[in-house]
Amino acid sequence: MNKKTGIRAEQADKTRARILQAAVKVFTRDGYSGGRVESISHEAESNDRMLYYYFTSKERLFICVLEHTYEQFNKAESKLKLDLSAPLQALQDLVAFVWNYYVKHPEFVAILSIENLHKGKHAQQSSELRRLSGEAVGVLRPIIEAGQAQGLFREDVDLKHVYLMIASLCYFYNSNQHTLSSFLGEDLADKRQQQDWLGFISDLVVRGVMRLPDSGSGQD
Amino acid sequence: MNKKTGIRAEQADKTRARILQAAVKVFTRDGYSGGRVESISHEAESNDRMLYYYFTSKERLFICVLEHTYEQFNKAESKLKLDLSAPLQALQDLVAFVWNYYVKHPEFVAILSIENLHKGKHAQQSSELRRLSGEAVGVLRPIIEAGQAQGLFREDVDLKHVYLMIASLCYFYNSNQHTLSSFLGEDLADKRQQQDWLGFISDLVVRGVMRLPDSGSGQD
Amino acid sequence: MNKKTGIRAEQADKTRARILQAAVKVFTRDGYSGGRVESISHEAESNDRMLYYYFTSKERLFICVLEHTYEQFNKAESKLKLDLSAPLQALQDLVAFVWNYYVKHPEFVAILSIENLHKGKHAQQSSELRRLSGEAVGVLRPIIEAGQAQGLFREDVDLKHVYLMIASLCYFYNSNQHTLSSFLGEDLADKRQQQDWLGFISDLVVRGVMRLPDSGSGQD
Amino acid sequence: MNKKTGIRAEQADKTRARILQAAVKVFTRDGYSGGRVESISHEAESNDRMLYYYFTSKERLFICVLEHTYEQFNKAESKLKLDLSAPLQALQDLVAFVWNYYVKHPEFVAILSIENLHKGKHAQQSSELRRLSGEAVGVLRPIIEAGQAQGLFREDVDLKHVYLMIASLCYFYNSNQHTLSSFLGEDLADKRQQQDWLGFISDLVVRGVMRLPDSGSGQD
DNA sequence: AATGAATGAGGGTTCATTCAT
DNA sequence: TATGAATGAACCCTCATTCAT
Repeated sequence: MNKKTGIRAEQADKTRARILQAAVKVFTRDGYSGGRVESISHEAESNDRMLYYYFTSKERLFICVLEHTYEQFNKAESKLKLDLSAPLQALQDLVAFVWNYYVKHPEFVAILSIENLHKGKHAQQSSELRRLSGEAVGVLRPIIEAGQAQGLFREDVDLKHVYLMIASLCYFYNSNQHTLSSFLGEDLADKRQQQDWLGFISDLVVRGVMRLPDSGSGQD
Repeated sequence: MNKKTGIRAEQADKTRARILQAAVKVFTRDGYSGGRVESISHEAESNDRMLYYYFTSKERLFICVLEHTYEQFNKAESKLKLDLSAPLQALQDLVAFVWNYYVKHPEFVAILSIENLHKGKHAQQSSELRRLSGEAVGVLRPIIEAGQAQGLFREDVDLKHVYLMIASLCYFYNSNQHTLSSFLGEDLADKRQQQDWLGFISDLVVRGVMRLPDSGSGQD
Repeated sequence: MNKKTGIRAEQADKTRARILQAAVKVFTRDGYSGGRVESISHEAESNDRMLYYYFTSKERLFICVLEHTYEQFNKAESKLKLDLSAPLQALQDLVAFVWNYYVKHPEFVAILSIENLHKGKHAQQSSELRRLSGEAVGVLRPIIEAGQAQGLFREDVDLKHVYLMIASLCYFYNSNQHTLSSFLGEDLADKRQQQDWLGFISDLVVRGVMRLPDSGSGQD
Repeated sequence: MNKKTGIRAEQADKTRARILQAAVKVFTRDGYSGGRVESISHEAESNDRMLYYYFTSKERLFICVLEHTYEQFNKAESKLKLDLSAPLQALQDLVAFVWNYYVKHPEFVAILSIENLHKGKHAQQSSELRRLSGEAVGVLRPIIEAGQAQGLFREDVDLKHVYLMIASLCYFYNSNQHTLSSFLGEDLADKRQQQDWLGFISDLVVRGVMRLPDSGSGQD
């Protein structure tokens, strides 16, 4: 599919990819300011000059990292097969997916945190990213609508709130793991702890969207 | 009788405080690596040398910032007057407090995020911080216990989970405001949006801890 | 066939050499602590960064200076043509060579003095230097052995002592010239004074190694 | 003898002395540029300000160190009891004294080396030092004259050369001990090595000054 | 006599980036 | 495509020194 298919172009693509991969790793580990150009090129087994050749500047490289990271998430999410005929289960499957993705991809969490500490200044420069984030609630909407259609879910729930709820509960545990472990005196990286938390939030999300059998007065 | 009560020593305390304040501001704005020593001393209307005079190094200064930030939160929390005879209300008051604190103190959110990006390496160096974080769930425990005593709250709920739930829901919205606003296409900094979210999570937290009147079993 | 033979690489070698030369000059003039990196790079008509590019650190640069300085001495010494059939003359030629080298190369004397004030800590880090110093007495040994073979020199003389004797007498005059001139009330930098001293020590070294015709015992 | 004899003045003298002592130690260890004002005041269990109170500046303090160091040597030398009726023995006693003083007072050797690396610029500022160094050959002169009077010593020997010879042979071994040990592959700090060297130079000095029973032709 | 607080200049070093081949 | 050489600005930090009590 590449417009250049020569062996040299292939090599070039590999070099570019290696640098991008290295940048993800280094920015995740050291932050944006802390992430050294040299660390990246060294990690990529390339040299500084190549980084500029392919990415123009450190800032542009970070934007590519941001896009790349989000794209990977999108790709994974798009593979999700959700059974809309069972909205409750579908919702819990989505929660489990998001949770597991965050756990397995600390770089996703870190890069987003870094970008937010920078007040989203890089994201603003990327129309590609706006396209990628497209409709963040895209996967969620049909589930909620199906649940509402079946009378299981609240009618007054805001899609955006459901999205934020899920993201909050999955993200924070991972993003703030270190201070939380210290403050709570428990190791949140522990598999058991993670499993317990997933159980708790999976249940919580359901509680958050389902119609409460409010005491007697059927307000149907 | 302390000899360190002269007008000179007072001035010194002020200088120290000014530097600390400036450090909070600069680290919040620029991150740890990005936060320049000169920016801090300039912001404090002092000079680089004094920063080292009072705080030894940039790293130690950051640790002090961490301690200071957490201490301020503790102080505010300790002023909370909660009515334990109405556990449900008390819980919602706590949620509102935490939410409002995070909204009004973006530096608290930012400093914690920075520290987590550094894998908590500074927090580990501070026994003072371990003391301050002490029992993070300290305020929460009596509420939950009161709620359980009154038969309102689930018996199987984990205190730590309740703490994490509240923190997640209040923190993430603020910490990731910028990318979220971009991805959701809505300005999360908007007062109305914030109010709506507080309403949602306040309700959600209650749903999370209350006994579900599902299985018909006589709940009084 | 070496790819490092381009015009570019040549230029690089020159830059490196210029920095090294400048470092010799500056360290000689200002000592190790007193020798400023900026003075060196300025003297070399280069910039600070290149110094680190080629030498990693000030300390490593000093080690290179040490090696370079000693190497130059070795090179000069190896050009000496000594007639071993006339050991006495050869010894005096060696003394004259050492003396003249010290006089003409104050940087050699200074760098060694600096290194000794640092208790030889840089020399210890250089295996290259250990190799260069190799057998310091290498030139001296055949002379002594020839002298002894001819029955001119003492049998009981220690090679190391002869080496130290020559070095002491040549070095100290130059290394401590300034305080000595002040204390003795004479200008030791004066050509005539230098010539007189060379005469004295040249004779002294001979006296030091030759067999004393004291005890009447047939010295035939 | 002090013009102030109050208890406070005594205390002050002690503080001053402690700082001077500390300065000798620190300059010896770290050189002039490398010797930190703070290291000195800390070593003296005093504070920076006191150093300036008593010595005006780092440079002036070094000058005092120089004077003090030389004064101590003078004091020790003046205690020497030499028997001028046995000039040869007296000369060897003097050699032994100088050697032992250098061995036992590395600070004397170091301070002089430092000062020479600075081209004697501090010594030049001290008329006190000029007075102290007075006639450096003062102790030596009567010995040589006595030896000449007894017909034991050469008539053509230059007093200054004898002085330089002794100083060279005693100083260099100590001042350049570290590089020499490395280059010669022997530990010059070893007691036995030191003793051997003293034996060698003691003999050498005698050879240097005594009349040679030149081959037959009595030139008496 | 003694000392904490303050300072400006400059210390060695590293940064992201560009040049030239 | 790839890479060594070069740069200037800025980094964190320390220096000798002075101020004010």
